[in-house]
Amino acid sequence: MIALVDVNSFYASCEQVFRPDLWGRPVVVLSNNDGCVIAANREAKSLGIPMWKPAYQSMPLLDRHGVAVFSSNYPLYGDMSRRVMETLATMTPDLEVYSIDEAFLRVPTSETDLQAYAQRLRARVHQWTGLPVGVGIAPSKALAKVASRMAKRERDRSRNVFVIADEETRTRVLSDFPVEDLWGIGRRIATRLQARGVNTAAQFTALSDAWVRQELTVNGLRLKRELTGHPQLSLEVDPPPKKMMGTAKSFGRDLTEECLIREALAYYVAECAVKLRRQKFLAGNLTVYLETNPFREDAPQYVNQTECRLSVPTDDTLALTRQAEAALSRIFRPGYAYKKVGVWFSGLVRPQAVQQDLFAADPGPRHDRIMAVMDRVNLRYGKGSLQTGAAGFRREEWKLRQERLSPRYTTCLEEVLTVR
DNA sequence: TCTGGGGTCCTAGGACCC
DNA sequence: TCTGGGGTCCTAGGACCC
Repeated sequence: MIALVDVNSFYASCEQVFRPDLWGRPVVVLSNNDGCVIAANREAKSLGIPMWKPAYQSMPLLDRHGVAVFSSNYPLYGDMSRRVMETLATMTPDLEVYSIDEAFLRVPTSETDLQAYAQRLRARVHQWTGLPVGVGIAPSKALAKVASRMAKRERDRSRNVFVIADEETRTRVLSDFPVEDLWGIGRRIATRLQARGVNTAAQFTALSDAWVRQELTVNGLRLKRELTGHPQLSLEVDPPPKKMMGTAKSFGRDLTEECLIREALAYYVAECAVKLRRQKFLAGNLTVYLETNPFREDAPQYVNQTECRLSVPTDDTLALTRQAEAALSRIFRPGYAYKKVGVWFSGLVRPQAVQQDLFAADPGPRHDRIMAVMDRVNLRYGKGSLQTGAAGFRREEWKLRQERLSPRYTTCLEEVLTVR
């Protein structure tokens, strides 16, 4: 049996852990740039605050009900996530970390009382991290996802557990489960299914294999089999190596000046190159992406991206910045108000596997030691303490808005909670 | 004024191989 | 007039996930 454990309203719950004054009160968390409401705890949801809607539209409602509003604090959420996963690892032989707030795990065969096991999971995570989790248990991953949805419906907060272990439960649950809530069924496919009169998971599993394969590709077929209790997806205990990584962020305001966009890009390249070095990859390709604000109907729109192949894979911020700047000048067009720039590294390889370029006359100097020093300084004195000149000194002009940021309680010594 | 960021997988179609 | 069969690799675009 597979269990899916997920943290209830993860971001909002992280904010509450260190703020007892907010326990039982409505809390929401905003997306980057304080743009949209992206997480709300149960108290906030019951006020009818919409997710993924611009925050400014909900502000009157938030103010009226005294909702606590936070900017996203990813260092905090990332660290809390790690604690949850480490706790779960103590209770299962096989753990797949599926997302920042979810994990699939194999229920040990010695566990005969699944309800009791799930309750022990919840209790341990809560005791060790302060976070509330829900647990869904079923024979396949897709059914565990369904079960975890059912767990959320439990009125009694102290339960939040649902087990699909027998055929009767499986068919009963699926007959009442909205097809658009299935794992792998997004908005587009849901619309197509509903147009054919398929509204529940049970109706979906009754479709013919041929039709599902034709219309929804192999993914649809896999989902169908998973839902009928035939596991198709194994637990990914050792995650396959990453294929790409990137950094792309909206600016605090729309930018028309190429020089500022160039600085932001250099800053993102440096951030992403840190990720590259930390995870011990070299990048073989680099893509730069540029776009205007798609929500501005009064302004002309422009979106473009360009990829370049590096002659030799690298993790050198200086080399990557140079390539990224060249790529940007290929796609930058004056006269637009830009909202976002981003960089993606792909063709990731391990340093041992690098093939040298036979024809490159001069691969350029190696900056391994400079990079190591930069990383050490920034770790010790904070991100951005030491940066390249390309990243500029006008960050105020384009940096994210984060007006309601909570302290980094668990990852920054200056911001650790003080108890008297 | 204000609308997220970081990923993966699949398919179709073109270029190219023998 | 008539124009194969079996493949690989790459890219762009679409769909999905949290």
